[in-house]
Amino acid sequence: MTATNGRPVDGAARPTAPGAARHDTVAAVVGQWQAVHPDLDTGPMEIIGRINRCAALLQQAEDAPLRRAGLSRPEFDLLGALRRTGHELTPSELTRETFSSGAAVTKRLKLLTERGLVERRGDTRDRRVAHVRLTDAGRDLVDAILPEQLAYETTVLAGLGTPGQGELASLLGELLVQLEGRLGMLRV
Amino acid sequence: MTATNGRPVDGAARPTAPGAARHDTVAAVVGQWQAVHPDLDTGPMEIIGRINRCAALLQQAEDAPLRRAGLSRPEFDLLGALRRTGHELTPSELTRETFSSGAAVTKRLKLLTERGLVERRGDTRDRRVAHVRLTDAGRDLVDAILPEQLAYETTVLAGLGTPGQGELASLLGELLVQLEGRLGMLRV
DNA sequence: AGCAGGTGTTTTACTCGTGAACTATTTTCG
DNA sequence: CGAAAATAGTTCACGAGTAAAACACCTGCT
Repeated sequence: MTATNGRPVDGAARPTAPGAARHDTVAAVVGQWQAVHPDLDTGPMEIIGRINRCAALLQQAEDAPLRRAGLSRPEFDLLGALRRTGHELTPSELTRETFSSGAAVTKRLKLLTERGLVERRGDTRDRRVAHVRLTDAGRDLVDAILPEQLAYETTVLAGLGTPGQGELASLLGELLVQLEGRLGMLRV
Repeated sequence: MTATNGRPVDGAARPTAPGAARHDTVAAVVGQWQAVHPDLDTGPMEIIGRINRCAALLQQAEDAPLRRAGLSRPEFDLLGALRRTGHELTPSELTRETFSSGAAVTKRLKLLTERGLVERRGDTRDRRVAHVRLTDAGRDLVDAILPEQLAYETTVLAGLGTPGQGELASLLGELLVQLEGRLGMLRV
């Protein structure tokens, strides 16, 4: 999380937007920063701080259905990648699909293999590469968890209303295109 | 990112368009899910998946200015909490401010104290509690890093345009209010 | 052929965060 | 008063992720 994280202790947090009647924790934090550094443009915090905070809260909440199945989120992401692509993937493809390091994928595969959720076979031509696929049990598990997760997510987002959800998805999509396009290039 | 990622972002609830102009990675993932499970409503993925992915990318990018100063993000969050509140905080207040565990705060305080960025003193009345404050060096460090971070964030968000940024901040604020309000109560 | 260099995957050594004890103090109240 | 419960903070053992080195294999060049 960014510096925009955290709950104000007692500060006189002034909402940044005039219409912001009830403020979330980020608004309060931004208010504190503004009081200390009135010269700084804290605009970006309102977006980035909120994204980080939402991600943290969602992660915690979303973990619940997964934990019932004894899976961590990264494990589920790995299984999900195999399920949604519909075919075998190599470990390196899995690192790309799940945005995690090779070492992490190796470890996860080891555990998931022991649990009988995935299987591996070696490539016949290139003996360096492995191919990983879901077992029937793995596939069933993913198919059982996914609807639960979506249902929960739906209830969490319900408060936004359908049009708000569409707008939000669209704006986040734009931002993501920017981030994915530029971020690699930008030497900060 | 979640395994559940979205629909095309057009705001319309329709399955992934083959010719969709610019995809972010989330749109692609959601498209794959829809192909496998056409019956599921993948709408929530488009929001939650993107939030998670944006958070991951931003975190990586934002770490850069911090690392130059030899700080991790959680360390900076701790210092930032002290800076923006403007007064001393106890370790337990810091756990609340930074949303991290007590053990983590203890460790961070130890390191930051050794580096001369924070100081502690015991409470005179209740000898269980400690009070932590920034040293001058700590204050200067925060004040030096914060503008860099905001500047970088501004450039990252520039692609959205000012009105888009306002909308996004506002929608995320609404979502955050929902999450912070309900999530604690919801036993998933 | 043979070897330099590239690629796919695993191993190693390490960092960091967490939950669950544990210590030390204060509060509650019979 | 004094024992039990509550609270603040730290310590411990562990799990999980990472970067970098190691390993195994392949490819291209001469």
